[in-house]
Amino acid sequence: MFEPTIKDIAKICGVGVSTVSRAINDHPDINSETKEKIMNAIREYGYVPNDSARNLKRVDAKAIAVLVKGIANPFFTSMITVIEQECKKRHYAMELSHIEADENEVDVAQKVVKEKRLRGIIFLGGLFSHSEEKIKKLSVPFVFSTVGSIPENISKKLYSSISVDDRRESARMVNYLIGLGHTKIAILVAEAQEESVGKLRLEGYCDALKVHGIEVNPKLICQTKDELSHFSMENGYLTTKNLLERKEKFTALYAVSDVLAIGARRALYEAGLRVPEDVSLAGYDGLDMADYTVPSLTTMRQPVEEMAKDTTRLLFDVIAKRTKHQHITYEAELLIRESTAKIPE
Amino acid sequence: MFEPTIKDIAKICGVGVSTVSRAINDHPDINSETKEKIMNAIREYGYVPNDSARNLKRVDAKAIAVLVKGIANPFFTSMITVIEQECKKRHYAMELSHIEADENEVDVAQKVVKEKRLRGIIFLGGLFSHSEEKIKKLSVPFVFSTVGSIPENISKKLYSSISVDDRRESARMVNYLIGLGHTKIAILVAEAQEESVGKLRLEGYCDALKVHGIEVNPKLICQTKDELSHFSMENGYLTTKNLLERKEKFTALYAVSDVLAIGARRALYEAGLRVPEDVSLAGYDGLDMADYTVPSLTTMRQPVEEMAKDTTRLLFDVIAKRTKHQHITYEAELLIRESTAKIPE
DNA sequence: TTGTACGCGTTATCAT
DNA sequence: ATGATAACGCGTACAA
Repeated sequence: MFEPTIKDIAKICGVGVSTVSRAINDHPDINSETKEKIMNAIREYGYVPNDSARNLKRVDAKAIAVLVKGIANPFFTSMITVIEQECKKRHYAMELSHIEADENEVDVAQKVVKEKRLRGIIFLGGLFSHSEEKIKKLSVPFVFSTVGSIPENISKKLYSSISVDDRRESARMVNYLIGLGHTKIAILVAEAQEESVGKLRLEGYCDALKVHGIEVNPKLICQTKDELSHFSMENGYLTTKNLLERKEKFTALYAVSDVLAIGARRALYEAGLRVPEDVSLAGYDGLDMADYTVPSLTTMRQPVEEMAKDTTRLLFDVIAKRTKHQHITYEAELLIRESTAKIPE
Repeated sequence: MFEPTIKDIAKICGVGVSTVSRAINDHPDINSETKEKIMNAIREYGYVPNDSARNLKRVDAKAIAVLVKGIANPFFTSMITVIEQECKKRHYAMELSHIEADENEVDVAQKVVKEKRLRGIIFLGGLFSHSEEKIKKLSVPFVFSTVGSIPENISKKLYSSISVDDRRESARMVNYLIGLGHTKIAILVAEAQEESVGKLRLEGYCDALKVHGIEVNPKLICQTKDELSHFSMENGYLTTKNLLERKEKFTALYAVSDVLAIGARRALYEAGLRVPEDVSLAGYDGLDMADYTVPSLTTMRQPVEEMAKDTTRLLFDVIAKRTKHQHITYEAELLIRESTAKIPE
């Protein structure tokens, strides 16, 4: 299989390589006839420029990277879709990279920046526990989007961030449940030990209980299993089963993600418990899915579309040096649906 | 921000560039002390090799690409996860690329092959309607995994494929429904006009009805809306609502994907119809999700894990020239769960 | 065991 | 408007 290079095309057309290069890259100073001749040869011989060679020379690659930790989470899939559209509008390419649970996102970022000559990075999900030293090594602007808590020791001038105040919004959800009369509220929490959204949402849960003078019962705090993917229905199902087997009494169950809640709902059903008549069930995230379950799920909706758009906007603003790094926090929206109800007298 | 190159590291360590190169690439002929000294400097100065430059030189890039059409489909997300693990086992990198609905996957593939010097390609989803000419331009082996029907005009020696016989398995599902006594069976179908899995599953539906002497009622064939993502709950929901408004009578509803079925279930619920007492509901794909809904969903399970593993194995076999191209067809598994029941007398 | 020098395919600079 | 040529950062044959 013959793979022509720019030189071959130049030879075929009887022109210099620079002329071919000009044709490919839409440079203004080129005769339109020459250009057409070249483009025809390119089509005929199936020439495709080698991006590796390009990136070696070029400074501005009109591309950004999105680094996702946990692509199985449908919440991220929605974000990615929107980010992709936004990049396209700006005629930028988007490189999507999946980061393994045991990989360090900043190391991967460094590699990707070198490899492609891209202009910026979006980190989606994962934890934020990186040294300022490493962060500084990243030579392009970056945005942390919907990661866990951001430590105080890193200068906020180094990056942008997009997030929901997980602790506060989580407390709001629990407040709502308490307002319905619930006091025995179980919580399904993922990755509670790490600096994750899970931990923050658990803190919000405790906050709300304390404010109302309800003692936190550790037996009602159910941690998802580490062996399984943390944000999966299966994990929600099994963890809830476990809770039910322990016979600890509760009238409401709050899962820190919709995916977990859906698994939990199945476990409740199999135990013969009705939702919401016997147990109120609440989730978090506001996935599309949560609106189609039966009963539909009460949840905290994170404004995905808006967050994804702002994530992209922030990054491009910094790339274009229009603005300094910014930090935006969103309000979540409490969606009251069919899965929660007043506690029976 | 100082970005050291291999030359800088060589200078710092007082050695030649080739020695550094040997250290990075684990070459045998290098003094272990020298190597350690170099590795320390690399860590200290945060040196990351430029992959563009590497790929320019290297012939064997130990990497493959996965090109997905429709990453929002949870079925593909599962496949990707498994493929990723399989690649890791073989110490190969996996490049994940999302293909837009309007892009030609073979063009994208050509670009990606040039860009990275990768050894093979996996096409996930999408349609297969490419000219043999274009296909031949691809200089590396490739596997079509779970795409729609494959036209006869392309030599099977050019590629491998992994698929389920969508038409046959779809007929099996409808047979099962007929066996329960259903004759008025509505179908929810996506992309029926194209050479897609949707079309094949619709054909299977018609096959089964005809075998049993049941006339195909065009009014019970519901096409999802083109404006929305074809495989989404929303589309399943709205299309079913539309069906219900038309007052066409049916006792079973078969959706060509679980995602559509879940949307449909909600529409049925809102119309006051019970599943399975009033309407039997069936899906296709065998997503994890389908096992956690209430009622759990009867579906055709595609053996995701096995298919993903074989996809990878086939590709690597051809890359290693161990085998010729192969074509594997899997059986799906009919999972009978709570959403289907005998038609009431 | 180690270093020098060349070339991979492209773009940018400088002549022409 | 066009062509020759020097980089870009790396791997490797070959020399030492």
